[in-house]
Amino acid sequence: MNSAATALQTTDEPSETGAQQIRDAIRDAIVERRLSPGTKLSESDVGNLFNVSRTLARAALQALSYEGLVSVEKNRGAFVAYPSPDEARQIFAARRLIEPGILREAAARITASEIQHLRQLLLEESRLIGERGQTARRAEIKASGDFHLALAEISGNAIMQRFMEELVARSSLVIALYGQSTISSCGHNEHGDIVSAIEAKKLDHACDLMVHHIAHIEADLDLRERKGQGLKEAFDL
Amino acid sequence: MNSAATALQTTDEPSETGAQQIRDAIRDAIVERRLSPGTKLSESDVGNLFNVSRTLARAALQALSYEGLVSVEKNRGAFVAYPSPDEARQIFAARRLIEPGILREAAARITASEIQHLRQLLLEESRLIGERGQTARRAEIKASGDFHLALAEISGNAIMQRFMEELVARSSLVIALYGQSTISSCGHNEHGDIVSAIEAKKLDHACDLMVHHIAHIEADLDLRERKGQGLKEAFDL
DNA sequence: GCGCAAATAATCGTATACAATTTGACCGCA
DNA sequence: TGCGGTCAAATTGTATACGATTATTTGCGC
Repeated sequence: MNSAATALQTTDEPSETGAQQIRDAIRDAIVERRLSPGTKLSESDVGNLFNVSRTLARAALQALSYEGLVSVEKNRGAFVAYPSPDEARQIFAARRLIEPGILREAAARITASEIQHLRQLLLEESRLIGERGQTARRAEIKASGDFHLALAEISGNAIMQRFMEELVARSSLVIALYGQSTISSCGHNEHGDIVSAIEAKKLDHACDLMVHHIAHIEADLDLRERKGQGLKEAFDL
Repeated sequence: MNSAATALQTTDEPSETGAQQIRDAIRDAIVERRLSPGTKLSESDVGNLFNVSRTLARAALQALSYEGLVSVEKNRGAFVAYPSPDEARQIFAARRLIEPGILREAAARITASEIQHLRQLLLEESRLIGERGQTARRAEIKASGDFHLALAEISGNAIMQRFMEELVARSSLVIALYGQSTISSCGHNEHGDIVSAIEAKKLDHACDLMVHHIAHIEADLDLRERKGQGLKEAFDL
């Protein structure tokens, strides 16, 4: 009960409708890379899968399209988003632009117990890195993003928090598509360094670390057009 | 044909579905303050108004709720959002956090013709300020936001552009609720100063101007809880 | 055997229908 | 008159149905 149950919506109502649950379930599947970019998400299939009508399935897919996680093409259907290299660059540019500001806000109002919570997240993260298996990999992916989301939550700005949720989720898609090294979180413990800098009240340094951290993630990408449709390249190599 | 038709979606498909048109129409009505915060938007009414079924009306309202412009309460309906003072503060905090970064990005890649375009927007804006009448007021409200949106568009980051669209739209709601002086755009020509600073390549100064500009808008607000429900205060004063 | 057109199947876009929930009113009673 | 309960009207939540569009396959002529 650590997947969707943990998604404690900060300001939303507990459960607006069934479509929300479906949306969250699909989102988690996308973020944890159980659904690959480009996968078709037919309304009927989704509906059958969750034992609801097409109406709700459609609503969930629409919601995900607003978050940029699925792309709906008119009269053709919904697909797990397949971010272009340019979109990928924009996502990381947005993170470089936003996250330092969030970090400053968060550092200004962070409490001791919140720092404790952050450190606990880091511990969990490194534990997962040491483990083997697909489920550990997926949990690690989520944990890596959760650090950034926790920072956004601490900042106290629900709007920025939502923006970050979108950016982190889309980053996961980008890394799934263009990531080179097996794991995104670079070997070095960059998250931990950021927390230490925050704790030491070295804000400028913490921001620097954050910007570099994001740059490192992006540097691990191979941003070349290689869509699934281009099956020529599948043989040209 | 200057209202919804002008909403040239930068990256979206030209017309995914009819729900999009309804969404845009309602959004424009909200942003231009033809719809007051708290107004009930019944699915049937919206559907009848646009001569479509409840299905499309509902989809449009859902979309607007994702943008924070309407709030849907379970089993109760949709209402034009009524941002709380705290939400208002978060909106402006987000703008202070985001807009300097957008400005820097935009300034780095701005072209001469784009500067020209910005100046034209400013001209239009001041023309509207001089005019009388409700329609001029509404156009002025939109024009004031369009400057910030134009900057976001120039920045070349579609994601940040979308974030800004949401923030500007929600700002309009906040100003409608809590604004004191009749018009939001302070008497001084702050937008023009920003353009000048960009043109002069004085980036730091431009960012300062932008932050102060946002602060000025926020300073014009009277952020006090005065919800329709809180009728106690209606007598306590 | 191959390419192209027409029929077929699958899927989406929208409308309508029914069930569930809320809201407000009406009515009886203290 | 004021209060509580029951019922009806309105509105939303969800499902189903039908028309439109796109993809696929079949069949024919070459």
